[in-house]
Amino acid sequence: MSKTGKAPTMKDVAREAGVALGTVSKVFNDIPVGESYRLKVEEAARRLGYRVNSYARGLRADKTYTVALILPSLDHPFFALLADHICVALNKHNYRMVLDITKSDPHAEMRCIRMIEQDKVDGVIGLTYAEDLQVDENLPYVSIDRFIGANIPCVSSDNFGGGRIAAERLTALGCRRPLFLRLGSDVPGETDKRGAGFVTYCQINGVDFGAQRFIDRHGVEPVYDFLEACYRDGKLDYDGIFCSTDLLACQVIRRLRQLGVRVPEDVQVIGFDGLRRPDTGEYYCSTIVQPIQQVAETAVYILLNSASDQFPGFMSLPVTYAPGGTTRE
Amino acid sequence: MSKTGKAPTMKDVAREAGVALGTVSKVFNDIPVGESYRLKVEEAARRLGYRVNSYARGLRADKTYTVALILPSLDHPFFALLADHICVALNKHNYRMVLDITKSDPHAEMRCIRMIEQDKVDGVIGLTYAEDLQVDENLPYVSIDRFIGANIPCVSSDNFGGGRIAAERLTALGCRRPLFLRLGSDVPGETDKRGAGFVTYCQINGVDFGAQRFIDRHGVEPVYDFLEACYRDGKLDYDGIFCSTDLLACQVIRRLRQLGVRVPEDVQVIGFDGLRRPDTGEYYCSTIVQPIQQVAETAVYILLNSASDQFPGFMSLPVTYAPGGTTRE
DNA sequence: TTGTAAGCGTTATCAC
DNA sequence: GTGATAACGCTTACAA
Repeated sequence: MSKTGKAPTMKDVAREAGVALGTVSKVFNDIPVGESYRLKVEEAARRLGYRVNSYARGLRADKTYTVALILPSLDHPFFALLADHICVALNKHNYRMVLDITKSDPHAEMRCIRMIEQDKVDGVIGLTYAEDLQVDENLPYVSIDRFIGANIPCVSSDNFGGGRIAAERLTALGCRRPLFLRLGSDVPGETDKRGAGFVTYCQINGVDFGAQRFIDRHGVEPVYDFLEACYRDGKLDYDGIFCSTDLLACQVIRRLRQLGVRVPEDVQVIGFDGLRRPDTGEYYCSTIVQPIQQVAETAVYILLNSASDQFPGFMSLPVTYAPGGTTRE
Repeated sequence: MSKTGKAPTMKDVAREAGVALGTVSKVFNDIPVGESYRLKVEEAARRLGYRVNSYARGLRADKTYTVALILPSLDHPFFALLADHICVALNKHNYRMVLDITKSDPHAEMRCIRMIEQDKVDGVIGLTYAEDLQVDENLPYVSIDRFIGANIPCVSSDNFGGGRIAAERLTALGCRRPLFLRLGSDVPGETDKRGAGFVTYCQINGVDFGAQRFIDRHGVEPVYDFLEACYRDGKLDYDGIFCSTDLLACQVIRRLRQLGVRVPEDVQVIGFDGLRRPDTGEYYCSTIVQPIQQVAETAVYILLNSASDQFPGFMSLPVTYAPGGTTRE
C-alpha cells in the first residue's frame, strides 16, 4: 500500500501525524516532546512504515556508525574468528562493519584505505602488511598485530610472552635443546616477537637452542629441507620445537612423523594461535592460545573511544598455554 | 596542512580551480567537460586531497553501492569461505559489503533486516533460518541455501544431486546397506535435499538403506547413541554412511573408530561440503564438494542484476565428488 | 514545548 | 560546454 517504490520521509510522517517536521525529528532522536505528539508521530510512522534514512543523517551529522575492517582474508580460522568477534563487538555498540579483504596484497591494502576515506566510515581496524601504509590523520585507526606508527594504536596478543612461555614449557617438560621455527611474512610485525621471547628465555636461562626463520612466500618446503638436514643417525638434533603458528606446527609434526620421529615421545612440539579443530573442538597441537575475542573487543573499544581518551599506543593481551597432545604432559 | 578536521568539498575544489561547482561534479561523474577545465579540477582536487562524499552522493542518488551479507557466524569454515568469496565478488563490482552476524538466532535475523532497511543498502544476501523472514519487497534480496518465497531468488549447491552422487558412489564402492545421517537445524532448508537425493537413488535402484535425522540443537550425542545401537556382534548394521556435513562425518568416523569399527575397511563414509584441513589442504574425508566460490559469485551476480533481468527463482549449482581417504577408492 | 528555516555535499535541470 | 539553483532527507538553532 502507499506509494510503493518510494520510502516515506519525515515530511510524510509529519503530514500524516499532523505535526511539524521538527517534531518528528525530535521523536526519532529521543529529544523530549509532548507525550500526545510523540504518540501521534509514532503511530503515523508505524502506519507508513517509516525508517530514518541513515544516509541523510550521516550527511548531516558527519557520523556514520560504520567501521571498516581490513583483513588479508577469511580463509584462515584466525582471521575468520577475529572478524566474527569484531563484528559482534561492533554491533553491540550499534555500529556496523564493512569488510575489506586484501589477500595480503599491499597494493590492495592501499586501495582499501583510499576507498574507506571516501566512504566516510567512523573508523578503521586493520590487519595489514603494507610497509608504508598512509592513513589519514583524521581517520581513527587501530592496527592489529602490527605497529604502524607512534600515534596509531596497535592491539595484539602478548607475542613475546607467548614465546617465553613456550620455551619455559618445553624446558620444564624435559627438552634440553629446543628449536624455534618460524614461517611468515617478510614484513616485520608484532608476531616476530614470538621468536624473540623464545630466544630471550633460552639465553637468560642458559638453554642451548636453535632458531630458524622462513618466508611464507617461498612455501613450506624450505622448512622440510631444514628438518631433514637436522635429522641424522635416526634422530633429530632437537628434542623440542616451538613453531610460530599452529599451522606450521601441524605441518612440522606431519613431516617429523614421516621421517619416523615420534611426537611427543622423541620431540615435543608447541604451536601458537590456539586454533581448534572444527569437528571436535580440540586443539590441533599443544599451543599458546591467543585471546582472539579480547583482541577483537579491545580493538573495538579503543577505536570507539579514540576521540575521548588517550590510549597507550600499544596494547598486548595475555596469552595462555594449552596442552594439545604434542607435548608430554 | 589545509584546515584539518574538515574534509574539502566540491565547493572548495571549485573555488581552488576557479570553476563552477557543477563543473567539478561533472568531472567526478565522467560527464564530458572541456579538457582544460577537467585538468584544472583534477589538479585542484589533488592539491586539496578531495574525495567525493559517498553519503551525500548516496542521499542524492538513492544508491549506496553497499550490500549487506547476513550470516549465522564466521566460526565455521563454510560460512567464512562464503563470506570471503562474496566480499571479493562484490568488490570486483565496486560494491562494498557490510557483514551482519546472527548466531543463527531468528530474532537477531529479523533485527538485521530491520537495521538494513534503515541503512539503505542496495541489496541483501542472506543465509538465514527464521521461519517467517519478512523482507521488504523493494529491497533486492538473494537467499542462500534456503527457499524463502517465490519472488525471492535462492542460490544453493545441488544438494539433491549431491545426495544422489553419494549414494551412487557408496554402492559403486561395494556398499550393500548404506545409511544416511543428518544433523542439522529443525527449520527446513535446501540442505534437506541431501537426504532426499540419497534416499531417492537407493529406492530407484533397489538398494537397502537406512536414514536418520537429528536436530543439532540436541547436540551430537543422539547420533552416537544411534551408532551404538546399530553396533551389534562386533559390526555395524551398515557398511557405508553418507553424512549431511563433513563435520558430522568427522565426528561419526571418530566414534566408529572408538567402537573398533575400521574406516574405510569396514564402513565407508562420505561427507558433504568439501572442507579442507587448514594445514595440509586435504579433505577431512571423502566428500561432496560444494562450489562455494560459484555460489558466492552467482548470488552476487543475481543480486546486482535483479533489477534488469528476471532470474529463475531458484539456482542450484553442480557439486562434485572427491575421495578423501574414508572410502575404498 | 513546538514550528520554521538554514544548511550538510552532491547531482540534475536549465538557461546562458 | 558552463554555471546558477533546486532538490535529496535529516538535524538543529532559533524564533514563536
